[in-house]
Amino acid sequence: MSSDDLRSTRLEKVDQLRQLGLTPFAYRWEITHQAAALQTQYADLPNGEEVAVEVAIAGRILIRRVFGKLAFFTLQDETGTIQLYLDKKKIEAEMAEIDSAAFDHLKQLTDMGDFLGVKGSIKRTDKGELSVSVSQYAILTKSLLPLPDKWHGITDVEKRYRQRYVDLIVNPQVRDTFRKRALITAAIRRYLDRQGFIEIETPILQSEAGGADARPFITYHNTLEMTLYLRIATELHLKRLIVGGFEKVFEMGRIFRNEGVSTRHNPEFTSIEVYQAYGDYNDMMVLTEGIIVAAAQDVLSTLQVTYQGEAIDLTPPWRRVTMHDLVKEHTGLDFTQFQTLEEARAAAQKVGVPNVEKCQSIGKLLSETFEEKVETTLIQPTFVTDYPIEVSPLAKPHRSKPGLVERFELYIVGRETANGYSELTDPIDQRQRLEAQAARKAAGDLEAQGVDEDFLTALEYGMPPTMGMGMGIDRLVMLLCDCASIRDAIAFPLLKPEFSEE
RNA sequence: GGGUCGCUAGCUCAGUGGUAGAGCACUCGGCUUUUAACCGAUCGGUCCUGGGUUCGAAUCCCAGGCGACCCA
Repeated sequence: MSSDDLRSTRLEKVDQLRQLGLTPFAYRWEITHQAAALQTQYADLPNGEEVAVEVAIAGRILIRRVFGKLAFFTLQDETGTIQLYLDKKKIEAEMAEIDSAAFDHLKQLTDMGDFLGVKGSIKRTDKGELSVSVSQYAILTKSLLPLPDKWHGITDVEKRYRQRYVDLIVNPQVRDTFRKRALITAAIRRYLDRQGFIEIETPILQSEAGGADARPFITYHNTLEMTLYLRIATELHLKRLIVGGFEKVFEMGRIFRNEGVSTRHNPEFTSIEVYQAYGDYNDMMVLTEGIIVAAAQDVLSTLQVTYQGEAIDLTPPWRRVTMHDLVKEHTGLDFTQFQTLEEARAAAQKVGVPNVEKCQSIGKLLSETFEEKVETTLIQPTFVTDYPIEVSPLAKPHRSKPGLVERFELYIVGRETANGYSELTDPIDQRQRLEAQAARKAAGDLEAQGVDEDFLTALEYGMPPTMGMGMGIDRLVMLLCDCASIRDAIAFPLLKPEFSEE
């Protein structure tokens, strides 16, 4: 039968329900229990035994097994599933005043996908399935569209992402991922709250995007007649709050970057940025460990994680190693020895780094070599430290290593998961670095941003020594929920419309 | 941006040039202990879109759309 036919069959049932004086779209159902709790509570009930309690539950019909005068439905609520034991005799006796043909109507007018409210006792069937032995039921919502195949479910990833609601109905592990995601963000907020941090929301609409190297989304305010950008980072505003006297602030929220999509990139994603006065990047590495450990413990109750078959040990402290040492370890190249850019280029090219001529500084070459040769090998959590100043315009110069900044990036399973530094607090140095970025922008670099004058003004009022860190929440969720693609960690990932206009 | 693969019934899939198929779902009939219930019968198609080759295209060719994976 075609999809339209299936739908009209169900619409006819809606009419029939109305003619019977029943509502196909009910208002409420008093619930006393949920499926998972009942399964736990009566785990030891022997086969064939019934308990004379009255429970009321509600949920969606996932599977119907209907016999002549007996039926078994599998009902799913938020917590799980439980079987309904539907006995014609019992139901017709209990519902005589409401609907004398209640059992026949159950058979004829309910479908997979409908929401049902039931009252009844608890019984484990002879075959061992815990069930609600139903005395009364009501159709709470008539579903008009058929659910996917009860055995295969929905597997087409495109359909799963486009119709996530169907995916959630039939694939329990998907619901589990988003439940865990909520636990992760709650655990992080709780951890920071206990440390005395406060969360402050900063603007998403900005007249000047900043705080990262990325192309922003552009939008427009009609009555102000101005172009606005969606934020690409929360950094510059959170630092203004440190200037203003807050000592521990963070924001977890959506960031927008106008870039391609991949298994690791969605144009909108969730980041957390954390800033604390009077600490440096060494302190921030400890805090970063604490945040991730808190999330892992809360959601998994262990620090031993398996990601795509790979065993990851999140037990701190994590390895800390400089970018120079890592590059030396993996390529034999000691970038501290290079005197000229040409020398460094030749050496990098020799070990197989592509596009060396595009790198305009030794520092850039170092980070390019790192990305090319080292990054994907960092499976266990590793803090890579002491980055070249050229690629870190907002970080404080290293207190003892010229040309470097006090910065770390955290790598897990070969992916950048967090990025932190001793924040640059010298407004004069900061202006020079932002102006260098602005020059790149003027030269046509679409990912470079202009100078945020107000941010510099704030710095001139004085920002205390500060440590800062940003982390991709989606990537953390991927790690802790074993998602192969970022789209499995985002409920509604960005997709093109199925049919393009033309 | 490049490469590879995919798109056929509501869902899961088969069909590689000759009448578009199966299972599940749906509809009808039977059935009081099922677990993808079972048995019988029916119903169900923009084969992603457009063009081309051919007597004939789901199938071959070209272009496009959407998606997945890999690479940049």
